Amino acid sequence: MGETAGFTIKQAAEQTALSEDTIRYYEKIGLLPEADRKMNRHRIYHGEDLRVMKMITCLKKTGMSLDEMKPFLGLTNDSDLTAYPDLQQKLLQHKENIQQQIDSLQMIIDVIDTKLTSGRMPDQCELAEPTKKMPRAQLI
Amino acid sequence: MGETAGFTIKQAAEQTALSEDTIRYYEKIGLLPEADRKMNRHRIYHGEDLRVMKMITCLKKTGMSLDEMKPFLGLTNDSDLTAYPDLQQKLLQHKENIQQQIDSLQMIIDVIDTKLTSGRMPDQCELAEPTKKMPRAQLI
DNA sequence: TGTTGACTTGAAGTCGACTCCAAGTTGTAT
DNA sequence: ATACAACTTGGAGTCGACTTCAAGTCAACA
Repeated sequence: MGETAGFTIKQAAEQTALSEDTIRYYEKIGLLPEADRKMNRHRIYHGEDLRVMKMITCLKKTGMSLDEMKPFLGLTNDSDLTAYPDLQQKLLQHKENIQQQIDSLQMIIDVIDTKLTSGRMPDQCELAEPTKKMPRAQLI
Repeated sequence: MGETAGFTIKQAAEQTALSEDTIRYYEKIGLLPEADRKMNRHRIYHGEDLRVMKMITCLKKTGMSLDEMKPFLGLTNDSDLTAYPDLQQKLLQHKENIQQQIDSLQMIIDVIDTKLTSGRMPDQCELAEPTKKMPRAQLI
């Protein structure tokens, strides 16, 4: 039972900013592979597992959905994306979605500013419906 | 039964870009007042009702939650906000939330760009967790 | 021996904002 | 008479990403 044997789910949770429940949930929905078990059926995690979890944590912060991030989880942090043109394309697309989101939010700011300064709220509020799934994040 | 008698829920839905179900739902949760009824118990709407619904449609597009928009629904489109300092303050706060959202999304763009151009995904992905409720909208 | 404490499981509950459904009523057209 | 459309109601279902719960297992410690 030395320190080299791996990490408990609690330790994994601490290191990855996920909760234990969330880790089990990710395993259940197939985002994480089935974890190795100790003799007592407790899950045990190794460095590679933590790397994937940290990648999830990071991609989640970029507003990517759990489904969308599945293809990326095989990559190491500094693996060369140009070797995977499809992933590169997906990431570029994700970036463009976010850029569109920024543009749209800027339009909203303009509408609000118009109301705040000129007192006028446009009759036809020329903004589109919110899309079903857009990233949400916040400054640290 | 002339054209001056008001609007059916279907007509209201058409004019406000809400669905009939949504209008009934808004009434149920108290976002809209209880509608007048015709003799046959059908809801009937007047100009003022449509104005409120359009205001909802507009505020929704700015990412405001149904709860948050309740205080604003008494205002006409061009009523002077400076007469209502609390509402002005709320709207300013809403705007600042959106601005923070933009800043945060810009950070995400930067992280993704770093990966796309230098191939490096930061170990510590220095972005905060998504907040529970942030606006989502899209360009028209 | 008994009681923690860490872990296990499957299932149910949460959030907001709808959306859909089935059954019923009313008014009009054929 | 009868079909049909438009509306009514209460209630259930949906979405994603968890969170919470109850009940069980297992090893270590007093």
